[in-house]
Amino acid sequence: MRRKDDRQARATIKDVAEAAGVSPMTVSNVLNGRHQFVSAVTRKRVEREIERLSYRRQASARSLRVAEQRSIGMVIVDESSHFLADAFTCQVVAGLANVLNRADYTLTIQGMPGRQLPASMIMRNYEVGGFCAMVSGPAAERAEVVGRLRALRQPVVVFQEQFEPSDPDLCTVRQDDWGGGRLIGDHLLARRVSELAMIVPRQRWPAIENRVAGVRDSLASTGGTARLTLIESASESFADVQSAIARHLAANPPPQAVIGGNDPIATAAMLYLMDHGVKVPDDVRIVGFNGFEAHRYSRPRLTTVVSAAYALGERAGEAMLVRLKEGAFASRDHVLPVYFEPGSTT
Amino acid sequence: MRRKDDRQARATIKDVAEAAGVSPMTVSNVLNGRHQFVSAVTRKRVEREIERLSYRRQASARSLRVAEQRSIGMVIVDESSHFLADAFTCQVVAGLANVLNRADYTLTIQGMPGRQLPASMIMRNYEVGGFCAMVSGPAAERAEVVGRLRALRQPVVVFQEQFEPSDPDLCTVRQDDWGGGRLIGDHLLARRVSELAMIVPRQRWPAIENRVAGVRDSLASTGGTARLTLIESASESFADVQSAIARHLAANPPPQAVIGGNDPIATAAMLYLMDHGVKVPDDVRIVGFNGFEAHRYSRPRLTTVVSAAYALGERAGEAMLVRLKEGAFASRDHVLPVYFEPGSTT
DNA sequence: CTGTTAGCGCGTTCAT
DNA sequence: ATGAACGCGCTAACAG
Repeated sequence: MRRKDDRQARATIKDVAEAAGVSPMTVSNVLNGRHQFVSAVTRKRVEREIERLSYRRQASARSLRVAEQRSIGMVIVDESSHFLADAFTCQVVAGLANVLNRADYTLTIQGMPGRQLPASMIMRNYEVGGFCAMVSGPAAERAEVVGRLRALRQPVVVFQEQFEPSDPDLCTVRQDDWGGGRLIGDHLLARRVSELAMIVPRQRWPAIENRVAGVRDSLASTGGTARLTLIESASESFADVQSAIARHLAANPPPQAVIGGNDPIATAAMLYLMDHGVKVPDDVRIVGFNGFEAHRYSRPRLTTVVSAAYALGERAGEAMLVRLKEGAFASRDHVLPVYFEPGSTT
Repeated sequence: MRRKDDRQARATIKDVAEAAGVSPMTVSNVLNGRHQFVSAVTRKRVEREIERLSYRRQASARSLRVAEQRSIGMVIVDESSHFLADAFTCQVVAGLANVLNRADYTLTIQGMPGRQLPASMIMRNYEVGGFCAMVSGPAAERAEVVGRLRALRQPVVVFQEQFEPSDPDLCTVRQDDWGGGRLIGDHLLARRVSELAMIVPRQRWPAIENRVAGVRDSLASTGGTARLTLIESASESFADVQSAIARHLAANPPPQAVIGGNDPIATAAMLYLMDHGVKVPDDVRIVGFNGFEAHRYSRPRLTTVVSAAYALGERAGEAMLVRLKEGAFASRDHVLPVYFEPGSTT
């Protein structure tokens, strides 16, 4: 049995205590910074032994004793196994992980299709203190995932969603997509654009809906001579977006501006147009959404709205830490600003 | 104290046992699939109570009892707080997480600058069964990080590195960068290119070195009329790459082909050339390395070598699981193939 | 097939 | 300022 060997190799509090000639309790006090209860000399002695024996605290034993899980679960629901393919999600995870780690919490990450959630270890076992979730898919499925997590009676923070604020232990963190839409509308109106088209995936996200609403409200607020047409794409994939815009152009006159529901959509549309002899931005102006470092590397450089994805992750982590410490979320809906970034496509 | 409430809400094995009128041990047997020891009827009864009471096993208690950590730590050492900004790393993490989750292991992720490693919870606490690491920075610092992890006397899998195989509990997983270099060399030679330049970051990675060596070997194997010049860039950033190539072109005749140490480098170089009236691929051919979905979105489409990053993560997970089960790594160095993907820049 | 006993490593409580 | 006893939830070993 391997455990025997491990025990030899791995020192426990008791081992440290014996080596330092004190009781285990004293070691525990040193470890937990209760300096009031330990004289400076014994403390030094204990610390030296901790160092010498390479003592590391066994997290599971402590967790069991104090009945507290010092880890947060990040659930990414995605049909694709490459659940971290999206740059937005990656930024969120990084921000979340950093905030949690700073508070001596750990981030346990798990990606899966929605139907696998009930079978996942993270749900079947009680091993994290709360959940953060980034969920894709149709609205009904997304709601079901959130419901399942909440059924665990643990705090849940969901990204890029909006709910009726009936559940006190459910918190949402999202960016100001509506405001981003307004910024885009205002920018295009200032350039005298009156015929706009926006390409959106058939399967609408709340974020996309808000972006559309923002553009609409911008146009409406200026008297309403400008018009926005929605172009539905079967999915966000390169091919689907290209065929969607091809279909649209076959039946309609070209718009003066095309807004992508996000950057990849905008880029796919732009490439289609350019490949068909349309000049950008002279003939058609293009705007994206959710930009990252990536557009530095494309020509022409896409005008876009930059997401504070990393900050979203940070905010979620802070909200969760407050919930865990205070017993309740301080705020149950967080909305972070976005920034307009002009490129050379408008 | 909150624990009291939690206890009411969260059922333990004992609660389930009492509700089902059996002993805790029987419940444990049901939970662990020891069906031989439990009759079908009591099993059904127990399962019903588990369901009814929404019982979830307390991972820390089990972990303590069986002296086994069912989690693997993924350490990403990066100076930037956006440690998941790199698409390659994200793919690796996704593959790793999926393999581990399938085996009922959890992935604990933590990104940090190298100097923070010793202070991190994941190191100070004993809470994961092993480590996977993706480390950036100068060679000496990378080696130090790996050394620190290994000093914990736990199994370590490192990505994209190569070591002398002296340590039996250290395993490397990397892609065939040398082979990728060869593919690039062969491709360019077939197009009669004889003056090549390769842009590499000053701070060399083993992966980059191998790519260079592969190109060199390809050129050498054909008689050696073709020449490869290295261009050193201060970093991989857009700006540094652009100034590196500008400096080079000021003092040398333009090469017939430029190979980027990776895709962003190649793209930055390509954009510089195109912005200065150079035709790609007519005047200069361009090749990248480590391509992902992203190049679908750039024009002209970059010729590149596609990395099996997701597969690297999977392989690392499999290696770690074998190590944990069998007590030793089956193989201590894994090399995965790469694929040549022709674009329109060659 | 099922129950009993004991103890994993840690921290709290109470005693000294 | 330090120590002893106890128990967190779970399962290995053994008894029945």
